[in-house]
Amino acid sequence: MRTTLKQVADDAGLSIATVSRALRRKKRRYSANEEKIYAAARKLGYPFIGELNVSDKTTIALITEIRQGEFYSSLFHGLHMATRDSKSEIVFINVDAKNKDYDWHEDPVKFIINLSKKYSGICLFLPSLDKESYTSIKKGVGTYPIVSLIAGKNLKVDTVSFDSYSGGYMIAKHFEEVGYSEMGIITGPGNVMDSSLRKNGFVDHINEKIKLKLSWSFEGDFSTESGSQAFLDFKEKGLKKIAIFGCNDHSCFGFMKTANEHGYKVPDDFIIAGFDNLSFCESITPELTSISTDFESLGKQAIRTIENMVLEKKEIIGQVSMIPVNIIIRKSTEA
Amino acid sequence: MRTTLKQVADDAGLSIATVSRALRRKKRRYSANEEKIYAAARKLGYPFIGELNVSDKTTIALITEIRQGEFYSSLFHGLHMATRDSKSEIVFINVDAKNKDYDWHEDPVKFIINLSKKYSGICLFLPSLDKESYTSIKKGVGTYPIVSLIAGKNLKVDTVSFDSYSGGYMIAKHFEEVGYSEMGIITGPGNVMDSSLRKNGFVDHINEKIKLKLSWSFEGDFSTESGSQAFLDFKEKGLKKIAIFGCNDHSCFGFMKTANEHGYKVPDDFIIAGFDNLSFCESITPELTSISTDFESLGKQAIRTIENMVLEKKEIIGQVSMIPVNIIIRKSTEA
DNA sequence: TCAAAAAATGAAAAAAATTTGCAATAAATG
DNA sequence: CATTTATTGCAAATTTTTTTCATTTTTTGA
Repeated sequence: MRTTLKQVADDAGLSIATVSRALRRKKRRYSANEEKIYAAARKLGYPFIGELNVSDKTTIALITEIRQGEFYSSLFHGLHMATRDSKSEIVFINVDAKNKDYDWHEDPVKFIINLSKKYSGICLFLPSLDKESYTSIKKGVGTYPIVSLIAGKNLKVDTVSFDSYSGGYMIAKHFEEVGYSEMGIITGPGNVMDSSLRKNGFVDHINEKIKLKLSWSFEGDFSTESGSQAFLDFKEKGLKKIAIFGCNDHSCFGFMKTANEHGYKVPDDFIIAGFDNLSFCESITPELTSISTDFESLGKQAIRTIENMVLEKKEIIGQVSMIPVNIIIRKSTEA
Repeated sequence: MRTTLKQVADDAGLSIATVSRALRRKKRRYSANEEKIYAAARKLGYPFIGELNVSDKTTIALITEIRQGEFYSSLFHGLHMATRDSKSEIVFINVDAKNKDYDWHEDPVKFIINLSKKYSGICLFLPSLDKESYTSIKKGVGTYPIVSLIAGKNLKVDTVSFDSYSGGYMIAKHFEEVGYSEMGIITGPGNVMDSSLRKNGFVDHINEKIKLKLSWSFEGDFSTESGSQAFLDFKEKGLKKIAIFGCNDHSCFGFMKTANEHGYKVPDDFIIAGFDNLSFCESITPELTSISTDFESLGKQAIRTIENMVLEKKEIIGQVSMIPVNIIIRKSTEA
């Protein structure tokens, strides 16, 4: 079970004594035999000396699947920044949660549960992991500090996520304040909780006020292309002078670009607002009103939650923390 | 030096036997005492069992500083993708290279050298690490496989980077082919090698051809704001009908937006091309011609280089691999 | 509530792993 | 080519880990 010097020595074809000395030396020498020894030690998973970090910082693991897009950089950066004035440090670990035909060693549930040995707490951001897996992880891990950063994945795992519902709500309220009563929405993928929350917040505010009306809705998928398609639908329906909420910035970018190509003008023909406040919001003409999400706050709250769980050790099942979001009003929603 | 069960037992306030049993158990139980034991073990850096990954995959560490922006996601994603059909796997490690008043344990040079024990190879992407540190790392590490992903940081460390020079060259050539002879450039920060390469490629092609002329140059810093400032300078100089190369996409976005606000039209008043091929290039009107960089190719080449170094063990000082880039022609450079 | 069963724990013995002293061998140096 | 220096393996010495066994604590079920 445990990797010993003997195994390493056998693999390297040298004596135990030599291996012991090579591994215990402070300075590496990178000689042929030393390299052999290190290669064998790495292969067999021999625990390395010198690794010992006797810092009093607790280490939290952020477990994600690596994807493209500004979002992931923001998430990593936010969590990294959040550790600056906390007594925790963060480590990023990549997991392939989608790949279902894994062998034992690669089963993400077992893998994640096993990580609880090494780290003081775990942050999960795994959009493609199914609800059952979340339940299994929680079951396997008990009161161990674990937090999901995705809303609505599992009621049993504590969650820290952006208050997307309020974001949608704020957009509708803003539209009302600017003087619009007819509104439209480009939704995100139906199976993503966060997408539904954004939509519901928006729709609920409209329903609360008698004079507001949702006159157009298009089912998008968060992509720029679906934003373009949304515009074509919008044009076909002969709509004008309405306030449109794109459930993420990308769909707004697509919508605005295609609208522009068809000679539509903002704010003459419609006003529009997005969600995520990507850097490009300020580069597009007109600048896009959007909901800004503060990843450092998200990170701080996640870390705080984990630190509390470490201290208190009591099981508070399914606590949900909402990180407030802000509306950044720009020219795309000027009256 | 080495962490023992005795130390962990003392820290946890339990006997060695209990600690041994708790740590060696397959299933975690997350009981109060077990948690105490694991917390102590983590704190003291006791090597964990069950960690042993006897896979024949070699592990390569990508050492970066976490920053914001699409670039970092692309880098992580590219390297992750590159491992798919290789016999290596990649691990992301965060280092604060800028912070100069570190204590021994946090000295990035020593930290990185120490990582050579645990990993089979190291990829460095550390823009804020100075040249001397690169030299120290290389000196400390000898023939150990290490690769920098930043051009021109140090001649002694092998480098894999995008062929930025050719990228700049391709833009100038494209401008010529579209029929422009007067050209302009918004440069990036002067102290960044990659920025100079982009510029030199562009300028060199202009100088090679008698009828081409560089009639405007603006010192930017890769930011959107500097792009806006560039436009104001451009306008003040009364320039029109020239082909502009923004050394990165962001400066183009700023330039185009401000130009648009001042009533300038593309391609009537100028044509423009950028570098990086960010996803927003397709969202802006007109769509921005740009140089696309394939991060998966970069990753594959970096991994291949490291794998070769592992096998051959011979020191090829300062080998530089250039990853070809492509020009993606879009509407911003139509004749 | 209480007795029986099950689980957890520590001391010490046993087993296993690591380090070190020493001699032999190999490599480097002048 | 002799001398010095470094590397290596064997085996003894030391340290660490595991296991056995007795005791205590907790859980379970009547």
